[in-house]
Amino acid sequence: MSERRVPDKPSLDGLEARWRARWADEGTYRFDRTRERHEVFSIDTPPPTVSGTLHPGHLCSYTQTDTVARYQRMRGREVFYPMGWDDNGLNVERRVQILTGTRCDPSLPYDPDFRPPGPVGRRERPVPVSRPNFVELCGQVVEQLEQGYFDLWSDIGLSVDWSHTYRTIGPEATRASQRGFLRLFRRDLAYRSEAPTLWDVDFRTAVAQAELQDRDVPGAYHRLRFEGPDGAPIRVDTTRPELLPACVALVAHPNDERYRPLFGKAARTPLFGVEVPIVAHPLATPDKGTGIAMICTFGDTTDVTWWRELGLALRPVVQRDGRLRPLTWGAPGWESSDPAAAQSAYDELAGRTVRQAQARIVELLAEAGLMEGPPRPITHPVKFWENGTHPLEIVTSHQWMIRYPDKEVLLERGRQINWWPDFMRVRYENWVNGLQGDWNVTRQRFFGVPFPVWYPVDDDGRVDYLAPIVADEAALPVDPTTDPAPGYDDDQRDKPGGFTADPDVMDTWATSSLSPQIATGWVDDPDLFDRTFPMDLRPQAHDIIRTWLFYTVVRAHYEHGSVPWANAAVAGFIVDPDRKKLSKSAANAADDPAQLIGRYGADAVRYWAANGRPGMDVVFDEGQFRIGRKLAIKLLNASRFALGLGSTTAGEVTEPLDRSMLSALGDLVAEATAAFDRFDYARAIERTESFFWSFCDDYLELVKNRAYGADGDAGAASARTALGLALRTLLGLFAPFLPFVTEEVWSWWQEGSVHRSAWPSADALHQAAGADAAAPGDEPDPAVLATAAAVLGEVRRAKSEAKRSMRTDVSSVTVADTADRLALLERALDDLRSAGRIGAVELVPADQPAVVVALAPA
RNA sequence: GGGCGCGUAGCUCAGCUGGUCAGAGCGCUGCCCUUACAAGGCAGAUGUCGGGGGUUCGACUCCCUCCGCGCCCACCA
Repeated sequence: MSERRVPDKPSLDGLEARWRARWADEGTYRFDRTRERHEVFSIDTPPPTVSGTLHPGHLCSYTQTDTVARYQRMRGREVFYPMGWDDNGLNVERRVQILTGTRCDPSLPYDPDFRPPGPVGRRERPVPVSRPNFVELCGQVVEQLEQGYFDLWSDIGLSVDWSHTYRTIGPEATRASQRGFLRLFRRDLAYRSEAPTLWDVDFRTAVAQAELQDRDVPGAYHRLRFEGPDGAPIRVDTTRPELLPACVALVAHPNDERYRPLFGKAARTPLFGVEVPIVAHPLATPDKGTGIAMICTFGDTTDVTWWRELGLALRPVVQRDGRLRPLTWGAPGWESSDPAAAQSAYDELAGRTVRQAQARIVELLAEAGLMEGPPRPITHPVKFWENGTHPLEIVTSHQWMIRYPDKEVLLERGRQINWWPDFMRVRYENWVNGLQGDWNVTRQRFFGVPFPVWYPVDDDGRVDYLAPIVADEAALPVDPTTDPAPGYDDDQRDKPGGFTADPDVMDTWATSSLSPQIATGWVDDPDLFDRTFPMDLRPQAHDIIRTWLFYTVVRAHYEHGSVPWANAAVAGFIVDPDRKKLSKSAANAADDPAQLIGRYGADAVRYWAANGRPGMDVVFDEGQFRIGRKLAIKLLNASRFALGLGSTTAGEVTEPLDRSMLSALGDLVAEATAAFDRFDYARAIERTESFFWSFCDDYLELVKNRAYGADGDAGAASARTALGLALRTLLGLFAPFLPFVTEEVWSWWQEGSVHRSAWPSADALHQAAGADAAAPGDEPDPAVLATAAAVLGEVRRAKSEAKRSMRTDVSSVTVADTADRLALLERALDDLRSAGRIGAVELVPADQPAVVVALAPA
């Protein structure tokens, strides 16, 4: 309570390091796991993808969540605020390839002495290494990357409990993922499927519907001439002539008069002489191309639909590396009217990539006179994997699938969650309504959670992929490539009569969809789980509603028959001033988060983040950092001043001006509290900031002389108590946003941490303002301060317009206003006169308000 | 093509369930060494609230429609 602890020259410098260390030492944010579920507020923190580059977008969304965490903590909830690292999956694998200059080749044996060559450029060839070596490298790289995040999160002041961290590739996550998988498998909710699958030929892996992305790319229509049933040509436009050998039918709309006579008959493909049926299907669009399309296995997802619904033949030609496979024409399924000609044409294509094959087949068709006119260039949307560089192909393969619940069930779960802002729910519902097929959770990769599954090998060495052997739940985690299948010895691996491991890993979402279960100890810490699950809050960005959010809802529904959390707070993107999403590639040195914090201070950066409205995009604006820094400095100076006046929180507030200020402050607390309860941190800081500046400009000016004792002890005591209560309240209101500077000021005169102090109470402030005991007509009224401030503003304006110093004496002020407002002003008249250096104030009842200021002669 | 969001001072944005809502900050201009703060403080100017209809005594705020921007989704012939 001693003023001696208030520094003469308060500064923001070094606050981050000092308080970061103190909070760690004192365990300020440690989760007390003895608390019951209803006392806990648990947060399903987004585990950042450690492969990504740090950029200011990270600071923004995590800070927004942190303000909510800090608010809940001050409200008395025990906040469970863990942090995960998403180090599982293809992004990390790719990053590791680049950083270490290696490539996984599972056929190689483990080399304990392997040293990676280091970063490689685009054109250099990475060194092939064994799967265990590669996974080891992934672990090392991930650890370095995580350190960077830890430092950044600490610098920006996230109130995370660092004793609760997890990795999506770690043993807990692996156990949870494998257990979740086994339980779904036993309920027949996870199943093995052989089906057409979206396939990335670069990464040679399947991808799920949710990770598709349309991109506009150049292409061309090629008009091919098929031979119709009567010998007349049928012209078919296609952008993928290289798939002609995979053609299994021609299709037109059932109502298309041009083609109606042909339905049920057959056509013959050019070049390959394959007889294909002419079929009708409503998905065919009469005004696209010539109105009749060739169906190939498979050129796009529509082909898959047609193929399935029309029961067509299967003639796949694209293999998993994106090249056309070798074929023997004339063999069953590949009958041709001229097998030799088909073979010689096809031999020109086999082994080539689809791109190369397209160029060649166009030449062949042109030479044979089977193409009409030159290719007509167009730009069209093509499906890509969102991380991929080549268009997706569709191949038939074995995959693990998870069934979705009924759409109605999923929609109902969506309604059980509070969405902030509410319209984000629509995105979820749109996605649910557009779901197609089940969830493919299989990735043909190396660095990920393996399926706890093996397959029997029969005596002839054939693998029975439809009779999986699953692990015992008690044995998890398992790696089927190193652990033998239950009931087998490891020397039976890959032998006739033995077993073989499932070679694939789970989709990264199959793990992160269990983030609530992983973070709360579902498998490893049932006691913690009971105290924290279902969680209270999932904060995340809107672009992954269809993935992370949606999948998490699915998993919690299956595992626990509940929603995973009560609230979903969906954030926008960080965009640069041109409205483009702030991307890693566009980042420059000025955007380096650590440098930004160094330059402006963590509180300033947090100020910028907290001003981003929930769900709205946030513009990256260094101007906002400056304002935030200014606010933090103002808080230091105003606090020092208020404490220098003798602020205290014990005493009675009697003066009308002081009661008015406390009453307004009580209203502010009520408003900020309500805003935070709607997860609207932005409104809370906006209102608080606005109050604070007028508190400094007006109230402090009006009250300072009285606080010094100019008006006697009683007036001074009232002022000092009001100042103390206000300062403590404002520190509390700002604490979630500016944790460093508020903690610094708190430490000058209060015990403990502001971040463990009680959130300000509106009722207590109104009570201190004397709302309860007030005589009629003497109720505390915010308008007293407002009116006095308005007149003080007029006085300042008069001085400013006269180009005089603010210290200039004022001979007299005449205030004309309504009787009501004059009565308000009268209650603060002494303070007003003192602050404005006013000799006499005359109050004149009038209909038209006016203030006349007579300055003393210069 | 469908859905959602957004269009308010030069810039970034507040304006909740219609009646001091035409605002804040930045920027701009002017003034002031004022003993909390000169990398400050005080004050000032600026807008047909995207366009057009409609409901109403009254609309930035509700309805319709159009325009522009962004994001998500959609069957790539």
